[in-house]
Amino acid sequence: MAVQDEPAGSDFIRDIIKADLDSGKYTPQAVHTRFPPEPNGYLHIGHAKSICLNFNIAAQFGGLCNLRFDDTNPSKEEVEYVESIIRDVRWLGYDWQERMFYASDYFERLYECALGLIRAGKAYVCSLSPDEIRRYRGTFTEPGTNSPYRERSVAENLDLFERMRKGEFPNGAHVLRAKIDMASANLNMRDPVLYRILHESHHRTGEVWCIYPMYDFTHPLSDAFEAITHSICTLEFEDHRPLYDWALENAENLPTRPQQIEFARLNLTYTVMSKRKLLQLVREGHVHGWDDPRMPTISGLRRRGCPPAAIRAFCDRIGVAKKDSTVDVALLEHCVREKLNKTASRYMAVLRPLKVVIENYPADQVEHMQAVNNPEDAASGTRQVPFSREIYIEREDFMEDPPKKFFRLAPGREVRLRYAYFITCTGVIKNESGEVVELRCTYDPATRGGDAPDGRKVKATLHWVSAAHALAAEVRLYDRLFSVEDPDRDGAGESFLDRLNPDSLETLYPCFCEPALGFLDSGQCCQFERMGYFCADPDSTADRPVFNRTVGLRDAWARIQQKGTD
RNA sequence: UGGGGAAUCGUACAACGGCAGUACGCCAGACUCUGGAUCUGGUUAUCCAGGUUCGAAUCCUGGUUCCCCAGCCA
Repeated sequence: MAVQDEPAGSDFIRDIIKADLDSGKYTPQAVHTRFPPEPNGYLHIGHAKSICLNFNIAAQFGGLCNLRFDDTNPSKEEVEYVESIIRDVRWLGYDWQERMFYASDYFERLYECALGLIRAGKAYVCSLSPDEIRRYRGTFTEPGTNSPYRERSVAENLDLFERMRKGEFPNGAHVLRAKIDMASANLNMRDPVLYRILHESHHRTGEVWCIYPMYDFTHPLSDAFEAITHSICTLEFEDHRPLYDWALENAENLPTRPQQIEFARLNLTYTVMSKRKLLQLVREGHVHGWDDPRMPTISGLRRRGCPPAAIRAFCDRIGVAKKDSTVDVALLEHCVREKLNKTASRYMAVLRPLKVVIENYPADQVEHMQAVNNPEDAASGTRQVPFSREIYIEREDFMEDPPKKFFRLAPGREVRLRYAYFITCTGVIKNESGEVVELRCTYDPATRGGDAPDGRKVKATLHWVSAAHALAAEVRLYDRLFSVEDPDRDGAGESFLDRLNPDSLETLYPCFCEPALGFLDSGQCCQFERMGYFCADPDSTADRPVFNRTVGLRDAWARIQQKGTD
């Protein structure tokens, strides 16, 4: 495994594995898990929970974890998704060495197993229509009815199934079914379909097959083929476990007997997690693609600037249990800040510029101020930031008529420019509509570097950018995609789309950055001092860098303002 | 109203018959050249009703609520 963060905690799944080790059922190196995505969409943070669980468990016990594509439905699956999944799991920091498999690798073996079932009288070809199968299945409270084709002879079943494979029948003409119990209280056991006819090109096997095995048949056998010991999946498959076990018990010549264990999938506040809804957001253009930084997809989080280690830390902290739960997105944001605080270099960038002229500073003078790159990391060193007579500060850092708790610049008030000088506001220039368009200030030459020799204090420190040296950039301010905690909640005639946050993206241009910000690589994260964590977007060009806000800093002033509003 | 699951601070996860704890959030304070970070303190929980026990979140009985299942999806 490529990554090893904090020691993993304990949970009911690890408890089961420990018990299996203690009882001698397995040796530690035999512990074998797998992450089995269907390549029909992009991976999201919910998948990350499963990825971390499976890979970390294997690593913790000294075993292995496979990557396996569950690609048994060619009508929904595409190579684009396969490629994105490989990229995302790697990016998260995990390595499956040579153990990347596809369920489609097993089509021939699965077919042989099906033949074995037929020969043993445990499976039959059913020629009911899909609609008839549904009616014969019965309901929650009424048992099903045996298919009229249930007692076909082995010879006839073999003949029909072979001809299904050869392509002699159209879609839907026949299916292969397990012969279990049409009266079972578990609907999954009422002669479930094992194979269906699908005249469809598969992204890996092409036109070789026109019958495809169902999940319930494929999954347990694939697990067995790969000697998976603990097959971890989500709660909705709990009902399928008897069928999973049935397949393992009745298929011939299986090398091992994996165990299915179910856990609760991740839900996050202020977002949706279902593949269907994420696909809809992309297809209908509510976001700009699968990797839109507002999406909970791995690729979206990556573009947003969220470090993989933060996602891993998050998955570690949310725990694993069987209770349906919705984790507060604030925990994810905390993990992102925690990681970025330690690693992100600091820069100054003014998002909503307000010009300041320092009247007593020489017009042609430029000084280079030494700035600390990261106070949390002494090894990150320092850099020089140019300072001159005309600078930009943040518009929100000035108030003409400040309330009591506002510490920043105001007429007559002195504040510090970070790493530079103390300045005092001496004048306010407005346009004809009364808006403040420029400030006049004076500086105290004795405060160079940001400290007053006489020991006087200021209550605020502002970030700034020299106007003459400023780099104009586009900044994309991202916020939560939905305006309510639970966009999935069913409401009167409303869909989740009605709860999209109209302010989830605000684009700012021009923002003024210190020159060093022109040299960031695409994807690189940094902190804009006092504003938040940002990363360079791939849309950046040489003359117009683009930065995405990953997450803001904790903001005490915003909270004070909020309280004033309440 | 059949079957399968789950109920612990606001949220998530622990406690596995013996002081209900941790993290996030929130509140207050200290410190600070980022109203950041850091530090300190505080806040609030065992679904309900019985029972067993010296002792129950944990075991038993009965209820309640929530989630999943009637694809030739996974």
